[in-house]
Amino acid sequence: METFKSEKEFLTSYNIHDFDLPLTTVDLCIFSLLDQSLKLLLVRRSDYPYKDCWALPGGFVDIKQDMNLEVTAIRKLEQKTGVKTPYVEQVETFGNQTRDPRGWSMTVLYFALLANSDAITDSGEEVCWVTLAEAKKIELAFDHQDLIHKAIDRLRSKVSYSTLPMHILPATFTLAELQKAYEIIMDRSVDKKAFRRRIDSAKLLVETGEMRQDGGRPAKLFKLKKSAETHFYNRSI
Amino acid sequence: METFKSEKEFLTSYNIHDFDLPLTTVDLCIFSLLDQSLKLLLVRRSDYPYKDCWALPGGFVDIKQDMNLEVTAIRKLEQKTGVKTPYVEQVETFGNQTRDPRGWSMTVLYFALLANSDAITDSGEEVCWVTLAEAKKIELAFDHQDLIHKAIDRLRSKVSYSTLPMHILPATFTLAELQKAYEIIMDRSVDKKAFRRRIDSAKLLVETGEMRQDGGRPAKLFKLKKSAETHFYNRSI
DNA sequence: CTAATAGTGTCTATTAGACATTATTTC
DNA sequence: GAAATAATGTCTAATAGACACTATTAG
Repeated sequence: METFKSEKEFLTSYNIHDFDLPLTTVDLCIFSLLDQSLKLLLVRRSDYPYKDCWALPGGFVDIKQDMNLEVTAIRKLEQKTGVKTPYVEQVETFGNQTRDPRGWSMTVLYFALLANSDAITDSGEEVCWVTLAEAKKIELAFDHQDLIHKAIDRLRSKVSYSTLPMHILPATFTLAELQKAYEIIMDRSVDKKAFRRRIDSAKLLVETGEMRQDGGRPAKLFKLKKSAETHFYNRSI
Repeated sequence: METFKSEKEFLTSYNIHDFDLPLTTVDLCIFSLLDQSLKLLLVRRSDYPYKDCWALPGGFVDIKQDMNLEVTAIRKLEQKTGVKTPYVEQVETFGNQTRDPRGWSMTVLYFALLANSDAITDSGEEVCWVTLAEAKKIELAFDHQDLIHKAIDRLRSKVSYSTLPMHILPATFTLAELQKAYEIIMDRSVDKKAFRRRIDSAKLLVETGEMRQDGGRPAKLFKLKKSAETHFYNRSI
C-alpha cells in the first residue's frame, strides 16, 4: 500500500471505485391493521431481477439524495404510501453472496407502522395489502420471505413489552381499539382490566374530551401526549 | 431505462459500477470482563483516514472472501483476538454522508462477548482493553463513540432480561461468578436468592461435578447444556 | 473456635390474570 | 325493560426482593 503524508493527501487520491462494494438497499415491511387483520404492503417489481414478482417496497440507497439510511427508508415509504411521518424502526441488516443474482448485496430492513386511515392503495404502481398468512403463500423476490419473518418476530416480541401499538392507530382512539390492536398483532386475547392498568401506568395518553360510540356506552377518546416515546415495561404482557 | 427480454439478459449487461455505492464496513464492539470491569477492545488505526487514532476493530466487507456479513464480523474478530467461536450479535447499521471522510458510508455494528481467558492482547497490531469510562475519554475514529454507546445500551438492556452473560464466561463457572458477571455489566448488585431462582428456572446449566474453592465453602462448577440458546425472561431482573 | 464463601428458607410486597359488577348508551 | 359496550372492583396466584439462616471449607 502507498503511504501518505496526511489525511488530506490520502483523501485526494482515494477512489471509491478501486474496491468491489456490495450492492446496498433498504427494504421496508410496512404494517397496518386492516379489516381486523395485521397486513403488510407488497409491491410488484417493474424491473429485473425478479421482474413482475411481488416484493417488499424498497430500493437502492441514493448517496446523492439521502442524508442517511433512515431518510432512504422514509423516502421509499412515502413513494409507496404518500405518508410522510410514520413510525419507522430499523430491524436488521442482511448481507450475503446469494440473496441477489446481481452479486454480493446487503439490505437494511426497517419496519413501519401505518394507521389504517393512512393505508391508501391508489399508488401508480401495483401494490397490495396482504395478511401474514397470504404473504407466506406468495413467491416473493429475493429473500423477502425471511425479511418478513424477521420483521414480524421483532414486531410481535416488542408489542409484548411496550406501547408500540399506539403508533399503528390514528391520532385519536379508544382504549378498546388500542386493546384490539394488541390482540390482533399478538394473535391472542388479553384481559381488559390488566390491559388498562398497564396502559395507565405508562402515562402516555391524555383524554381528548371527545367520545366515540359503538353500539353501547360511549368510550372516551385518547391521544398520545406530545413527545410521547414508546414505553418499555419490566414485564411481558 | 433499457428493457430486457429476460432476467438472464438483464444480468449479462448489468454492471455493478454503473451506480455510486456507499462504502460498507463491519465494526465490532468486543466485550470482556477483565479485572472485575467490563472492558472493550480498541485498535490503533495504521492507515488513513484517522491514522493512529484508536477505533473499534472492523473493516471492509470483502465480497470475494466473505459469504455473509456475520462471517466478515467473525473474520475481523479472529484477526484481532485469535478467537474463532465467540458469541456474536448484530446490533445496528449506521449509514450517512458524514461519518467517513471518504464519502457516504455505512457500517454494520456487531457486539461480541469473550471470556477473560480468551481476551489475549498479543496481536501484532496495537490493541488495548479499556473500561467504558476510559473509552469515553479517548478521541475515537469516525462515529465510534456513538457505536460504543449503542452496543453498551444493547448489552445492558439484554442482560436485564436474558441469560446472555453466560457467554462472557469461560466454559465452566460458579453461580457466584455468573452473578458477578451480571453485576459488573449492569453496574449494580443483585439479590443472591432471587438471582439463583432465576438462573435455575432457565434450565440451561448442568453441574460438571467439579468444585472450585475461593477461601470458604467450595462452590459447584456449572457448564452450559449442549445447544443451549440464550433464554429470555418475561420480566426484567 | 472464627472467617469466609456457598447455598437455602421464608416472609412480604407487588402485580398480572380472572372474572364479577356497575355504568351509560340505543332500542 | 333488554342488549351492547365501557369502565371499575376485587380476589387469587405467582414471584421478585429482602434478609436471615444453615452448610462447608481453611486456618
